[in-house]
Amino acid sequence: MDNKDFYTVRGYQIHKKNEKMLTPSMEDYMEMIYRVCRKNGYIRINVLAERLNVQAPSVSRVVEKLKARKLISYEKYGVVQLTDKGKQVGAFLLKRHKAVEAFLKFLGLQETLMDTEMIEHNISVETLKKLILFNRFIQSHPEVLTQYHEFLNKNQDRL
Amino acid sequence: MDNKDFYTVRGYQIHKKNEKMLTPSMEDYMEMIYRVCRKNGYIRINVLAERLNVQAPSVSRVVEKLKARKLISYEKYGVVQLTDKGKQVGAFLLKRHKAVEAFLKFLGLQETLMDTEMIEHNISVETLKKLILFNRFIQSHPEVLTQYHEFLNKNQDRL
DNA sequence: TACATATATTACCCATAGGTAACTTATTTG
DNA sequence: CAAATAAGTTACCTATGGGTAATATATGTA
Repeated sequence: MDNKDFYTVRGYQIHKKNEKMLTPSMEDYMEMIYRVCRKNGYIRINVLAERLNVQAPSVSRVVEKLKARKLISYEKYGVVQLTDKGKQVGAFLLKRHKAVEAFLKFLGLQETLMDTEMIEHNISVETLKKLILFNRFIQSHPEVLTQYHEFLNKNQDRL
Repeated sequence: MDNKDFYTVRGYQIHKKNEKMLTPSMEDYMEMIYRVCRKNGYIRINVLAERLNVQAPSVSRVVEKLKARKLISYEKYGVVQLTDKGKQVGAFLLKRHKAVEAFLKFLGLQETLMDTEMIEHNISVETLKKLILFNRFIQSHPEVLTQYHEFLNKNQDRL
């Protein structure tokens, strides 16, 4: 085992800094902005705060950061709208969310949101690709789904 | 969609605070302490720093926290040893690590360490149980493994 | 149109998690 | 045994990410 490869969470995050423009927290805000803007075209600070269960000052600060990264357009006291770049990033985040969620549903989780939201920030692009492929595999091999669920039923309490 | 369920990463972490004694960072330190103590019975601050690629002051502080939680025994300038409770926690963390890693290997990832280390802190106990069961399912159904890898080979570049 | 209310921003705070520099203690070496 | 070296601790720093309180701005209402 190559000891040099181990880091703390923060160490790994720093390692990936070059490929990641956004922190997990910013991703959460971006994903929610995308979800709402797809429908309404814009979102306000108080609505974003409500949706993510944070206070308005927290949103205000993050919105400034996302603006600095050219993912949204925003003026003080105004509404938040996505730039083209922001739409791409948001679409990616939602796609990733759905891939993780689909997998957790396959696994047999009743409640998937919290785990999805926690896991999604922590998978590499490589892992995401494989997860998407795996989801497709399960869709095109429903007998595997059946076998796994039968296995689950037989082994639920053997842990 | 029930909007009240969305939080930021920090929000979810606060939600799980009652069931989680350790932060992701502390888990990293505990897992490494466990890995080394299984072999040597003890570890020193400088070795732990080296293994996790952090500086000694960072280790010194975390070690005090883990001692406060009765997971290790430690006196200043001395060696770190696991308590019985610490051994249980360490064993759990390593088991969890291996379950996540086995799954990522199944998925087809060449390099699994970074993703494993990032994902492991973010899955619930429920998800871990299902992952362990899934790993067992794959072990007892090698034909599923084969089918999936054939699927991978055919679809690798269709993403 | 003035006042009330809602929304948003700013200043300051705390917690976590890393760093460096300076210092203390333990160990090694000549 | 004294000096050198290594290991470890402490003080102070930065960054991120949330909060509250106070303040500013926008909107609604009578």
